[in-house]
Amino acid sequence: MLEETLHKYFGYDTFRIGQKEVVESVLQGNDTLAVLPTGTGKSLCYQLSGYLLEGLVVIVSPLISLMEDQVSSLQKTQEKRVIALNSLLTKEEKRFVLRKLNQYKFLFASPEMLLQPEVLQALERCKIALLVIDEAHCVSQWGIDFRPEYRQLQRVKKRLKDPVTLALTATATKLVRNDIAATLLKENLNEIVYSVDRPNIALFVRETDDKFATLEETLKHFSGSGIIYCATRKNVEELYGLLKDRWNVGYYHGGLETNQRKVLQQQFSSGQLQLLIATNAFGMGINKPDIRFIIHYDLSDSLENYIQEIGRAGRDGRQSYAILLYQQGDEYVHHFFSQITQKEREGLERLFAHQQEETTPLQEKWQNQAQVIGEEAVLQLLTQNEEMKKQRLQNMLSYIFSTGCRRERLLANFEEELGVIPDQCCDLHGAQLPDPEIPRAAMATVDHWQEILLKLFKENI
DNA sequence: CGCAATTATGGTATCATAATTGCGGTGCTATACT
Repeated sequence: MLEETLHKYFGYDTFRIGQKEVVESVLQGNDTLAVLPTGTGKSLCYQLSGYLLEGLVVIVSPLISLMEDQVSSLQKTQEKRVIALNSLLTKEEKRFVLRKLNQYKFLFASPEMLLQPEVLQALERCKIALLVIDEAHCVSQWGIDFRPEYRQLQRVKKRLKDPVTLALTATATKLVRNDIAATLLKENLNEIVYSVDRPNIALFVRETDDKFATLEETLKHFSGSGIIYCATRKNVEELYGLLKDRWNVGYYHGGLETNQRKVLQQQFSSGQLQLLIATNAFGMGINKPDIRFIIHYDLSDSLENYIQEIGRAGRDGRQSYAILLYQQGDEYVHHFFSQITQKEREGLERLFAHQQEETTPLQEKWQNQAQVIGEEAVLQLLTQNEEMKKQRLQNMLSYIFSTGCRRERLLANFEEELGVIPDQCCDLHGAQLPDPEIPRAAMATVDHWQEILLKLFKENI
């Protein structure tokens, strides 16, 4: 039955892992939380469900670029009733879309957009088939101290008279799943959880007191595409300066212009750039199949983020590698980040106690939330969050210092046990990096991306 | 915490060193400006 619909709309004959289960759960009218491995076609779950339900499918998406990808992928299946409602639209376009909402089948929007009064009003007048939270770990990861609107989605859900809700993600710990459920899902939700393990990614940690030397040594082992993650923009640019003469490399972080980011992503995905040095700004929605290695020049702030970042390797199923370089003290930058939120929280406490007048933008958002759940509750949430962050960093460190199997430690973070130990499991299980490649021919004739950009800009002036 | 940039100090060197300060991740939206 479902297979027929699958064939009709998408041309496939069989479902991939988890898809059918999720669609069935949604069609039965259950709030559903699905943790499906990367690259298994999570979006098909809501697309297919949408076709079998009456009304509009509202998809909450964290990034404009992600919305654009999804819209164009739907358009490729000849679906025209699809729109991304975001700040790229003019006021007139936005008003038009809101007036004609009933003509659409799929609407993509950020939490910020959905919370706008005129958007809520328009949606209220509409039959909602399904509310989808894509990349649902953002509710927990970003919803507290970065994009609080993520938590206020519960207000959106209420205003829409509690439509069936589907939360989708590739990685979530038990704590995060519970948090998502408590924030946005009914009590009798259906949890569909598959393993987060990626057996074709071998895990390595290299402790060193000369990270750059270790990086160069590590890079010798690879000829395919790879990402190098750093914790700060400054480190990204410094490393770029050190590598740019000898590698075909670009860099990416949140300080770059949108256009630049698009060019870089495109160049990396198409293979024009072999290496990309980036902060955690890079990665969500990246579907390049043949990334062979992920090197962490700086550790991540949590195993949740770490597994997301290394999970971008080996989507084609071929052997790939995750190497983390650790130097004593690297974790302090993450302590610093948590201090920022701590100071923001302390400011908010003074504000509530009327000892302070001025507010930061973030504090304003928290104030809004306080009107919904109360001042006490907000402060409690923030304090809890600080504790959680500390614990997450500790878990990251315990992975680095683990003496048993790294995969086992990583999976334990997601309440999973290691079943079959892959051939190339981890450095503690005797895994080896591939043999060093024959030195590459000089890349002197290849322009660096900045030079290419510069030329483009000059041509346009 | 750690590093780099800026400012202060000493005592008279268009300078060397010390002390202080600033900065460090992830994105949405709206609005005014060229």
